[in-house]
Amino acid sequence: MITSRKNRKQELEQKAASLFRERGYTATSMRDLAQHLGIEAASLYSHIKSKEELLHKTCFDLAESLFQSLDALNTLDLTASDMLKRALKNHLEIISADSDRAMVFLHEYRHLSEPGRTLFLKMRKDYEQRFMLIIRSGIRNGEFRKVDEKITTLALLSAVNSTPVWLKKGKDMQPGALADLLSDILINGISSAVLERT
Amino acid sequence: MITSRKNRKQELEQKAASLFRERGYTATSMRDLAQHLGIEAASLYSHIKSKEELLHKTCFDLAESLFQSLDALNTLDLTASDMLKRALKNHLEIISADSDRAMVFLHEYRHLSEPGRTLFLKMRKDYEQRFMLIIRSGIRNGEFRKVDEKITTLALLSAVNSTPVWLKKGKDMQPGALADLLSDILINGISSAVLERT
DNA sequence: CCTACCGATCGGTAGG
DNA sequence: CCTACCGATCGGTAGG
Repeated sequence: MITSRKNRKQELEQKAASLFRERGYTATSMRDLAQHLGIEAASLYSHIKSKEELLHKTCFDLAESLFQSLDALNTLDLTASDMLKRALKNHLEIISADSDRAMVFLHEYRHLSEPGRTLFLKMRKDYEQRFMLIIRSGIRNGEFRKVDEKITTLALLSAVNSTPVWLKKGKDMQPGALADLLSDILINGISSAVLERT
Repeated sequence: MITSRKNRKQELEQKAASLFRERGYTATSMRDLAQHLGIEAASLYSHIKSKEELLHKTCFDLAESLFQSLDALNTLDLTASDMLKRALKNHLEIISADSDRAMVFLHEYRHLSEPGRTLFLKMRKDYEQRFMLIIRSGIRNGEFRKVDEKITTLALLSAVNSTPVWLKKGKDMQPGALADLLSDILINGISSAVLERT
């Protein structure tokens, strides 16, 4: 049956992401993966071509999701501040929805062989650039102070991308609420002082 | 000669950190490492007991440096804001001074075998806790708003710890200046608006 | 620091 | 999805 084949392959990809996240891509053997699925290692190859195919698919599927959610915001006419909040919320929702895949995307991509690895890094840079442009527009229209665009962007994304590490599954807060909280800290800071600003 | 032996071992540790950072611990073979040093793989074992010893030493040496720099601040009587800035600056200086080791400390520790891994995680948690207490004291004495202590701490440390990834060696800015910049963004935010705060 | 070598494990294939 | 198997490579040791 077509559906059962699809489900089996999805199950395989999900379990692979889980193991790649937990032990790292290199330290996960195809025998580990097969054992977790209750089959022999050789049987994996009736579903996939290679171990790297699993890594490749995870990395590029997630990249596509992130770009699509960002594209969807382009039609909206928002302030830089609101745009940043929305982009952040989308980003956080995507990486929270499947944190195993997100962690593989974030940390295991470097085991991609060429030319995949270079392409991946190019896409990631483009994505960061899109965030940077939001911050830049906010600085230009006066919403934001003249902070360093690059450093602010990368610091922000790093903080957001680390949430799967310290956010317990199910517990803690919803991605939307967490995005609001992180946006608030970034935009307003943690100081209670009322400052004179330009 | 004692000194040349010491130098050789340090060279070995340095090169190992560099390779572990670049390819990951698991994907780095002892033959890779030996080749970069111009010797045979078997010869490595006259300097070290095992591959993991290299990982272990890197992780725990760096942890000790971080704790020591934090302890040195305890004798000072500072506001929470200044304490946070100082702690951040020390942290950033340590991880910037040897970014290869820092990246191994940050991302490869999970390949430590037990009980090392558990001990390491306990130390890291203690360290994060120390930062959290600084933020908490700032909230209690009114310097900071009532932000979520845990999330603020982890977001901050994640941002800081990601700097070796995007900070080009030699180029860009000094760790001290970068620490000031990140502290400023965290404490004051990026908004240009003058807000009423409590 | 070297040569010679070990058992274990790796990703993957052949053929059913 | 299985049995049977392959060449390559792994961390590490013996003995010098």
